[in-house]
Amino acid sequence: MLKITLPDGSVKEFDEGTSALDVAKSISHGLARNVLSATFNEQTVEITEPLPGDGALTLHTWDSPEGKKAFWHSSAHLMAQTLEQLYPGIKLTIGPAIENGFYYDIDLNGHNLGEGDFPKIEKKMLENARAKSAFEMREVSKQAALDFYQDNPYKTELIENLQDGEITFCDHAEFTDLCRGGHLPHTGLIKAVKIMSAAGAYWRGDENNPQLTRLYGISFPKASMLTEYLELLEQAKQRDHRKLGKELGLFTFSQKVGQGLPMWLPKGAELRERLEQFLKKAQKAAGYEPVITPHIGNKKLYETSGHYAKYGKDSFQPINTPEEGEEYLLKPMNCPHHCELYKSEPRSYRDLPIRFAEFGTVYRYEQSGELHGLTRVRGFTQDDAHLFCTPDQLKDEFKKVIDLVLYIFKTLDFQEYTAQVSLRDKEDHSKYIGSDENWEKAESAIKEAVAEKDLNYKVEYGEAAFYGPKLDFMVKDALGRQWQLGTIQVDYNLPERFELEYTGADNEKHRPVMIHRAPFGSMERFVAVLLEHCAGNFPTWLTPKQIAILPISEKYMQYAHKVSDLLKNYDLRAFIDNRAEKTGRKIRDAEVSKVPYMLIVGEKEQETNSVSVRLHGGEDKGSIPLEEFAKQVQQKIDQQIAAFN
RNA sequence: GCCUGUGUAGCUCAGUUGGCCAGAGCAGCUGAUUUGUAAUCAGCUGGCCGGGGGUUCGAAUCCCUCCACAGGCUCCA
Repeated sequence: MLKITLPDGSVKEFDEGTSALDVAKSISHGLARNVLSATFNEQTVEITEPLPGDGALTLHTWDSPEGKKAFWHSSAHLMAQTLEQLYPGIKLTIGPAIENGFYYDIDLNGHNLGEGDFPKIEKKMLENARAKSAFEMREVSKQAALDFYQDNPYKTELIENLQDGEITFCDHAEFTDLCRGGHLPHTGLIKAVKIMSAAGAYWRGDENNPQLTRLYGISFPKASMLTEYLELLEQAKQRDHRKLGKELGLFTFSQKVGQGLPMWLPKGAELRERLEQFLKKAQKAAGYEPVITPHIGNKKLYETSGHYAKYGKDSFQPINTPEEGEEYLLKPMNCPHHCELYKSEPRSYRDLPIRFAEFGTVYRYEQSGELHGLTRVRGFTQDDAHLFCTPDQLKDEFKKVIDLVLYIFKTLDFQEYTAQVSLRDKEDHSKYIGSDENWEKAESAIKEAVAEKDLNYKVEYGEAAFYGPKLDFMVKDALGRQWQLGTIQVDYNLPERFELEYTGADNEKHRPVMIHRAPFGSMERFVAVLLEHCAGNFPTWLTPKQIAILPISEKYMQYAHKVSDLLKNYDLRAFIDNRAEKTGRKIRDAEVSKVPYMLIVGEKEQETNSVSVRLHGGEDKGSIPLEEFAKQVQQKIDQQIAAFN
């Protein structure tokens, strides 16, 4: 007999040879129909195979990530089977389940594959699915596996790295694949498939390796789920910052100016300025001092910082002067300039911490394939600051920066965020500069600060900047997509390289520690993320046009001006729609341009010195006395943007 | 940079077995309308069909090449 412990803690007995699927059947028919995969003693098992002994069993359905994983993993097999049928001679490599679906990397061996081929692949996949072929695992010897894949160098490479005894194949129908396991019982559960895109991907992610074709797909147990998923994608497209940015007249690009160089239109510039003012105010309260430094710097500056050695060849190339031997770089970062500011006079421990803040525009030559709207550009403005402090002050300063970042997220309504502590690669230290000792000090300062701030965070090794570890903040937008925004980085290396010093209480010279930080990250990326987060409906304090005044007809224009003047006195941003259009039209246009408040003014309002208020989205607030309305909006704004302290 | 795809008016898009002067809606302009909670009517303007080269009697349509954009890979100070 087998003793099986279920997640609710109950223990049930089963005959030897019982599978996870049998267990599901014993619980309910519904569960048996819906179970997709199983975890046994924390290991993924095939749900149709006998359980190996006593233990804890968890059954997974579509509602759990494990269930989806098995579903998509199995779908990858199905796609591979289909591709082999359609394109004989192709070489399969790897095909994992991913967050939304699955992919398979294939060496097409001369075949060509584009979007036009997707429907026929989808059709054939569904045909294969309907055969309800069972997925069956079997163990193979290393030699047998190598023999099977003698024409496939990719699979052989994978097998070479495995031990005899741990190599398994998975069969379904006539198709066989090297596989670790975790499948659906049979292909028939896959009811809807969609090939999403074809893309190039290097074998093992290394650009020196051959480029394979990566086919992305997604599949579902119900056709309606696919429709829903495609609708969700459509929604995401609607709030794409590139689309909204154009519609709202915030920014633009010009081929003539150059790739990846965003230009801010008046409304966008106004928005950005407002964000900057907001942060400047908070930074002032937090003891930062604004500084301004030039857009270019002598190449030697970046040789000192180490950036030139690391990024020089892949950057915008140096600017030459009429004088021989002088070379300047467009600044790719602000820190070397700020280090020189620090050095402009002798510093005492009494001066520290020093916090230099600058909205500094920097230029980086990103690879052309990497450019994307405002989130990935070649010229952008960082809300940068560099904090110089004593080693003793480090942790405290770090915590204060965390507070500032969280204040910004809260004000801008990013409720869900996660923090990522990025540390050095555990084994390979060659890509980093600086001593092991300094790295360890910096890493533990971050870990402690984060622990004391009680942040929800994860640790990633190998994600650190080359000069120091960092804490990155990721936010989720309204559609659940993750974006990296703010960053806080500890740096012992630049102070070393720039020979920064302060005189301590002991009258000796000491080296300060630096913190680089940018809560928004870059103004460009932040505006992009904010746009997508709020679907273009900015909070009232931030939006370029807060109030649309819509006179019913020309007769009320004078009153409309009176309303406008009064709102101006309250520091509210209103405009009059003075076109000879019907009210319905004016409302529609204000709705489309996402103005939060619409004031309809006609005879009634003029007589009672009031306004008829309609909110963006359609809510009718009825008539409100003019001054009262202004006060209400002002109050609302004050709530939205509470002060930092 | 590499792979795959896309590029027609300010915007969204029709138009490709190669064939009259390349179309629509919206926006813009002009005029009429003076309007009460998501589009008033009419007229007009606007395009080297991404750039260059080629095939052809003839190219938005076929071929080559460059550029930009999109998705992905690689990268991200």
